[in-house]
Amino acid sequence: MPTKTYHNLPEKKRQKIEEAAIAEFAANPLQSASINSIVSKAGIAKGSFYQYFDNIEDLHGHILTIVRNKKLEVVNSLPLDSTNLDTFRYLKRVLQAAVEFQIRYPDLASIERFQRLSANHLSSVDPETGERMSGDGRFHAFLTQGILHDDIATWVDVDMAAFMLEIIESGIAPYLVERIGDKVPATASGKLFSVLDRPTQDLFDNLMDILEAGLARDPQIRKDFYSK
Amino acid sequence: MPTKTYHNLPEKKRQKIEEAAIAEFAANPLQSASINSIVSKAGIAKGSFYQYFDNIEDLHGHILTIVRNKKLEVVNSLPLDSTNLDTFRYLKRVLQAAVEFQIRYPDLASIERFQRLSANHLSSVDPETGERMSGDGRFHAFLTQGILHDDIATWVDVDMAAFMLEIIESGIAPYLVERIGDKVPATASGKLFSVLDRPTQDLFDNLMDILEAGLARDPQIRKDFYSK
DNA sequence: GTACAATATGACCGGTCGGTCACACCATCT
DNA sequence: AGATGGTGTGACCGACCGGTCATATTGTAC
Repeated sequence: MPTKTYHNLPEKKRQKIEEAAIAEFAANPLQSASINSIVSKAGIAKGSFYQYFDNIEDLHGHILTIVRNKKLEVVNSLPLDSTNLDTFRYLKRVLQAAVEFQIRYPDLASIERFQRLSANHLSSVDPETGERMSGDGRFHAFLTQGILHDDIATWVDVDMAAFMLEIIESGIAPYLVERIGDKVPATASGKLFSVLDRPTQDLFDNLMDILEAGLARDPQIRKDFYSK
Repeated sequence: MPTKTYHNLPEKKRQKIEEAAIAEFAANPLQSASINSIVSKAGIAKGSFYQYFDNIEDLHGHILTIVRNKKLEVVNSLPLDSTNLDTFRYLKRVLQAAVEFQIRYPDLASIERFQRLSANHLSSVDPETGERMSGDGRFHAFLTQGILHDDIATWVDVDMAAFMLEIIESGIAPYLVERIGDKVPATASGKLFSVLDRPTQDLFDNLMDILEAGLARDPQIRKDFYSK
């Protein structure tokens, strides 16, 4: 954890340090990130660094909380078309957030990806329930709920499917953004969700259809297509 | 490329060097791998290293070809139950190979994963056909063929689905192996494909079912389950 | 044996690394 | 004015890095 001294710093200075750290951690995994590079980018003395942080892991942990908060912010900034989302609309929302995050904060997304790679505890067993839990458990809960609501096929292995969704979530965002190309929406730093153009939306829907067809108890996809 | 001197080395010595390099590259991405560590592990002098390789990238490239060859070897060692595999049996074979590779050569699998992460050209446009191509194009060809054979739904975006299969292939193997736990089959270094036990096979089939349901034009999965 | 080329070696070089520390600076007190 | 304590600083340390090179060792031909 950063020291009290760090939290007392004027906002401007703190931001400059965090910007430098984010740039460094986005370009290099923690293992090969350099303190010297960060302090020179941030315009502070090396000694100051050690007044703010124990070491580079300490700073990295601090940056990770920023990443998580920003991601949460993006998720919550998405428009809610209904207070009670059905299962697959909720999944779409989560994946949309991943794409949006990749567009708005590519550096933070890169840091997140490095972190996911180095964290090699792929899944763990919950000490309370004795249940397997992949990653942060979001998708696990999503699938369990989906089965209860008769939206997800009962034969689906929840933990494996959750793991699959997780790696799709983290892997597909950079791909979609690359395919969108330089047609990044001009919303800039606006608070609103980026308005993706038609072809991008179609591509995204295509992914959703594959996932829904694969997981749903009663997928609507092919019916729609074959009746057309 | 390694020098002629390196290829003239006695097999024993070359193997020891490659073992040391594989251990280093499996534990560290190329960026933070250390020549000093490798030479001391291999028991050779630093000067000798530079008689064999231009630099660490040279050695890393050499190890990568070993990785590719070993993987190919694993793919070809899988039993062929029919000379003409249908679409989804072929996909299963590819994913089985990834699991088998992870079990037999975990270090090589780790090197492969590092490489995939650092290669950030997610997809490229084929200069000849003008077509998008993800990764090595295996899955791209697989899906195209599948559509021609009426096995894959026509509305599936081939390139995106190929990319999805690729990240699933590279991500799911460590997960499945971890879930298998320490029940690694005792086939040791035998040439035969590891005989996975029933629960593992079931888990694997579950994944295949999700993928088939998601991609197939006329998925059989739910019919089977609902008729039971 | 001698001569010559190929190969093996590790001390050494300039740099960068993470981390330390004596000292300078400065606001707030008496 | 002087004293105190929080904050900023960069020269400096030992360790390690990739890479070089003069020298030693070995293999081969005569």
